[in-house]
Amino acid sequence: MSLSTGELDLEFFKQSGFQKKSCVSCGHYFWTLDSNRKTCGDPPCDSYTFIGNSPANRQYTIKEVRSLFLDFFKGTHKIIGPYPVVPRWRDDVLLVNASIYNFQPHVTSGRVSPPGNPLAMSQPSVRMLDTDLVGETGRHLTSFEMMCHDSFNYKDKFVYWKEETTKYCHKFLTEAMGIDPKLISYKEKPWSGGGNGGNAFEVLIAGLEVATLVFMDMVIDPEGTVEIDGNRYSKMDMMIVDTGYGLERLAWLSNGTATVYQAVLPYAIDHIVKNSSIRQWEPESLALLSRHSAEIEPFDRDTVLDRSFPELKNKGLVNSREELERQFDLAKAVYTIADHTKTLMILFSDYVIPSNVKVGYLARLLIRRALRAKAECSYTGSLFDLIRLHHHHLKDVIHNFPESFILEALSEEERKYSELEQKGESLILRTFDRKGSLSTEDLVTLYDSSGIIPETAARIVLEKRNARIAIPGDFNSLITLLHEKPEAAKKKAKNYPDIFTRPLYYDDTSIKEFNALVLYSSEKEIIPNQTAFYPDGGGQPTDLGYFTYRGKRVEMLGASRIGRSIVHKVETEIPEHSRIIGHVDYFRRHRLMVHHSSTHLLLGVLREVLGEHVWQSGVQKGVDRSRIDVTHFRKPSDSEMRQIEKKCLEYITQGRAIAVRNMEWNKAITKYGFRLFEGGVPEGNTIRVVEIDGVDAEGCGGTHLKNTSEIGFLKILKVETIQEGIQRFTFASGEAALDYVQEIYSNEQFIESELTTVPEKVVSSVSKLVEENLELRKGKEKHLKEKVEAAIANAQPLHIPNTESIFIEGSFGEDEMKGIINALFSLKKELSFVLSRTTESTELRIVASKDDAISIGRKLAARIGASVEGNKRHAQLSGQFSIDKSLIRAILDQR
RNA sequence: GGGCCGGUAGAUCAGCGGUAGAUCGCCUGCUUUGCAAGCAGGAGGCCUCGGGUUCAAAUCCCGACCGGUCCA
Repeated sequence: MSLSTGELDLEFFKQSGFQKKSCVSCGHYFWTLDSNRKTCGDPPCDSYTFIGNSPANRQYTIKEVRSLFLDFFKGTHKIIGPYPVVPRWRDDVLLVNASIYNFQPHVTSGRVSPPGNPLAMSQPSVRMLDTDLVGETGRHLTSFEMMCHDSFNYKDKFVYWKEETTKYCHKFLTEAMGIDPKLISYKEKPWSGGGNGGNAFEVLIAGLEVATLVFMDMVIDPEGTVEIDGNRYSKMDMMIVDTGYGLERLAWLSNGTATVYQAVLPYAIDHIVKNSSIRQWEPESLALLSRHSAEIEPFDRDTVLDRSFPELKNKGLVNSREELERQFDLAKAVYTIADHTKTLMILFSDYVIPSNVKVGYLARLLIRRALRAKAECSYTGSLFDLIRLHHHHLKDVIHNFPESFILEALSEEERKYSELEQKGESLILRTFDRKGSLSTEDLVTLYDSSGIIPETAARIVLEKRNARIAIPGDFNSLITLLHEKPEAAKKKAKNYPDIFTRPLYYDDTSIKEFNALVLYSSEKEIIPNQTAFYPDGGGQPTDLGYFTYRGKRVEMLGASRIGRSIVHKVETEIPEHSRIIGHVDYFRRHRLMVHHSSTHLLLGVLREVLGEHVWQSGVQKGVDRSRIDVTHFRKPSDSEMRQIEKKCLEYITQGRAIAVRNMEWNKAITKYGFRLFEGGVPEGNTIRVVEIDGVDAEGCGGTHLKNTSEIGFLKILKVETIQEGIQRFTFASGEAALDYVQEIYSNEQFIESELTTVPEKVVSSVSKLVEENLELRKGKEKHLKEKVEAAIANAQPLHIPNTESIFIEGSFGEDEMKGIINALFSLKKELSFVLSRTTESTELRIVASKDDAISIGRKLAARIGASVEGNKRHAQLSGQFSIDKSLIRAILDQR
């Protein structure tokens, strides 16, 4: 089944006089009011005709486009505020890439109701896929706002579908923006993404795609009958309208400027140009480049420049191809800084810490690219100035501006980057000097291992060594090739029946015993109708304990949640339909509860002491100790550590209430924000919120204490950086903390008695001991060296003809012998013998630089009855034998 | 999450199986002393840690830890 067989033949089109046509260039169907139109309107089938010729009723800034759109939908749709750009509610993507990401997968799967239906919003989005095209094509941005009006249709609740959606779109474009209806074409093009798919229109005006209208009614399914982009899909129960209007595209269209940058970032461009050494700034010449770049797919810089050059020269805008290239590079640098700092502002508002992994890496990439571009166009201001400027222009949609966090993140990154530059230069020169040039392989290694881009390597070699380095044209694909690898096969999960197990631990965390009925049993795994055993989840390990079944005790080895059921591993089989009694190991459970509540407390305190950028990134509770990983630049200082522990104690002694309540998803988010998801994302429409009064609130399915006073005491045992920008705190609380202190105390007592000292002097005694140890070791080394030198000095000549040979005799220890042999090797004597007689054994070593040690060794061994091993350069004879200088000489003389 | 590179004197690095090196910095003396410096001598190393191979490991192999970097 194909997707476009009349499914998009809308009544709206028929009534409004649209014609369905097939594009003469790409073959896709499209709808238009212009009877003369033959192409779909999408580049490269068409080119930009709006540059210098705006089709809109006036020029709009991005702020104006946003209010125009939201005001247009205000009466009919619920207006939703923007979501964070870092999607904490899902773990399959790093950044929000489109407005629909806000609702995947919880809303699109039907599990959670949408925050409004229908709804409209403008969602800041970040796309890093074509980062290197920013500033080149005139249309690429790393961040943009996607405006949408979405509806969610359920089996029992219909909102609106294709007809209304298209009508809304057409009305907005023609009435609100005043676009001539004849200029608009609707191109049929199926869409897929995030596991869903459906029919879609691309909305095109004057060569520019300004929106996509997606009618999502399919879900990915290997057995499905519909194919989109190589995957199979089948119909799903929900029908979702997902629209995406490019805010920046609409602003650009209405301004008709040469590039999107002039329409969207004029304030930033002005600022950069004013604060740099750029004298001449002629955006007009860029209009042509921009138009050509739309026609060339995929984009190729040289082709665009070649095609544009003759016309630009005729108009007197450039004199030479080289000048054009210089202008182009300069413009690119300016646009790059303007664009990247905007995206950084958005990322920083969500507390992204630049680092070497995940989303942090994307932030670092943007900072480094911006710093490079800054040097290229000699912009003298700071990145921070620009970031603040962006916020000033975007505060309607990006509310948070954590100034001190941004300053710290930037200064840290600038420091690291300049360090990299310095080290990079010396590494480049060392590599060059050693090899005499830099091969493609060297360039790849320099980039991959040290982050040095080939252009930098070439520049430095040219500057400092006056040599030219060739950069291969396919450098980027070489890097891509380096990282290609086959996908790992997914594990197949065991299938369990869909049985509901009622969790009793939520009703009352103090239940230690309960009755249950076994509903399923297989391979020492049972699913009961209800349980008080807490299963693995949210970093809290499973409860343990035992069941009694027919009066016998059966150990419970671990519980885990599978869908709606809780599967218990048991030591021996318990048949289905059995009545059992569960007994929870409450000692273990209580310690886990203490640690779980402590984790929430500590997280709240860390945020308070270190800053709002602290987010939980991982957690593992335990019986004796627990750990929590959080985002933070560096290891906290000693004084910060003390402050953290003190603050925890303060909240413990204050006896803060720990409340648990279930809240509807959207209400909970509105009240607490996305912080709720720090510990993971719940599956249903309700969120179980655990709140420590005035300290912390998290969505959490764990078992908790009722009051912080029950924690008693919390001690941090260790902090380590497990990854750049992520600190791991290991701590113990309650009884486990006491265990820890007691252990330290007994260790301390042991040390005192070993050192025969008193508590006040332990530290100084240890330092003294270490110092003494160092001196003893040095003395030993010196002594050994002297002995070796003495032995060598006492060497006697052997007087074997035609061979420079020596003989050393003594009683040498293992280390001494080793030293002597090494010395002989570096002296490069032709032939040396070392005879060592100790009370335990007799040993003869032969070291040869010219002769063959092992064959001499064999000859000697045969005569005196010793065992021999070794090689050409070194041989050793051992065993019970007697030999002396004259015997060696006598044997060797016979050669 | 995966790949690659690295960890040697206070700093930057060389050495890559045979008794630990250079440059800068530091200390002492001399010379010139306006400064920069010059000359002579000296101190400073658990060669990240733990296993293995070897007569012998900073060096080769395996593993940990730490740092850097690229990709998703």
